Amino acid sequence: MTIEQHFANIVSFYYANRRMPSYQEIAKLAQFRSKFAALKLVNHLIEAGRLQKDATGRLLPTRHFFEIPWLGSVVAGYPNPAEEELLDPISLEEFLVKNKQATYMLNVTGDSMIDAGIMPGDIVLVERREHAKHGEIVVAQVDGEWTLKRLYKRGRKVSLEAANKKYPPIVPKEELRIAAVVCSLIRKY
Amino acid sequence: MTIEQHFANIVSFYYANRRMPSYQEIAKLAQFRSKFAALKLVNHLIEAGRLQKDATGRLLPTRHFFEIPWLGSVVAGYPNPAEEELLDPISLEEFLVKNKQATYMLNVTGDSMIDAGIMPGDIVLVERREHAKHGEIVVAQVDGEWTLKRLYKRGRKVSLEAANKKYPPIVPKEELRIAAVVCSLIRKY
DNA sequence: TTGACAAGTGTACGAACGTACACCTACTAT
DNA sequence: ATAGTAGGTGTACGTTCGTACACTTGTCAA
Repeated sequence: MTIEQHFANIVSFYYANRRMPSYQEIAKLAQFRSKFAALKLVNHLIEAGRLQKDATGRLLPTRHFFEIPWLGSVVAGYPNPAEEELLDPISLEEFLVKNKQATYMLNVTGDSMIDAGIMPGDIVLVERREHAKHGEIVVAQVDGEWTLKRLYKRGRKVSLEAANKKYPPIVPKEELRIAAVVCSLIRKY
Repeated sequence: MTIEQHFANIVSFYYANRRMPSYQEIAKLAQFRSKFAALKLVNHLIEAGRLQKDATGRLLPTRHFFEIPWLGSVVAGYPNPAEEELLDPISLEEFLVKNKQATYMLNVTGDSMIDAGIMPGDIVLVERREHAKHGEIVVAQVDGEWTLKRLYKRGRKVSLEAANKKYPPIVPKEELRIAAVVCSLIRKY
């Protein structure tokens, strides 16, 4: 078995068991009869930056465990995954969620933001925040009603603009309460 | 300290250390002087379904560790996060990636799919696959060039259609090689 | 006031952990 | 042929793990 396969087995174990294997378990995965052989294997993987240990000697997963290969752009040509990746691979969770405590998912219904590429059925990740900048897409309550719109702020003038010609801009009469700011969009096919 | 805070501390530990704490460490987090108090706390959390143990007695993270609260839909009104969540919370990774081995990220450039809500700068998660169904969005090589288009299949007729009136459908003269199928879309603001 | 009960303390114990060392193969280069 | 070396085996050791039990403390209802 190659070292690649050993590493793949460790990653698989982590996904199946939601924890890192012990040296005993690594030995089993690699079909060694001795823990020490597993320890040497692990040390090689650590030197290669593919595994990590914490201060107490426990094994930790590295970014290689979570990341999805990032291949570059489509029109630039579809690169061969066997080649070196063009961009750093990345963990989805880390990539999309900055402030976990304040982040929520929200279904989008309605076509009011369709020209901004937000379609009915999409999911937005929003961060709870009461203040937003000009141009950000916000979840807001205007005169008692909740909507998803782009915030326009020009001096004292504040309005919420849909990205769809069918809907006119909303200028709040009484109150404009911003509940959250859209920080990313997800769509499943 | 409430049990909520204890649980939050354990989740924080998991995020900071990429592993579950030992009972000793839980005792420290909860400011107990005895491991046994931590064990009792953990048992309560296990009964509540917030923690798990595997066959070897090790603690495991549950779905509560990964999930992002899902609040429902925007136009239906913005629900109060303090209330019960409307939909099951979910882990992004689990939600978006089915087949981890074959999944890659790809940057989108160009506006050829803009009417399908795929804008330049977006990222698509694609699954490597050579066969696609009618209507799926595919990464394909037609006559030597890579593109992102919607696949049209009607009997023997096969073509690639852009979602933008500026671009005419592409009917492959020689070969149509499908490299991957788009399974989800991500956009960061 | 008293009794019941939940919650935290301190100590103990076997099992499993990470680590170390001597030994034993194969293979490689000289 | 032979010496060196990388990789696997078996055993050993101190530490930490999860678990258990008896004890103390604080709280609340009767």
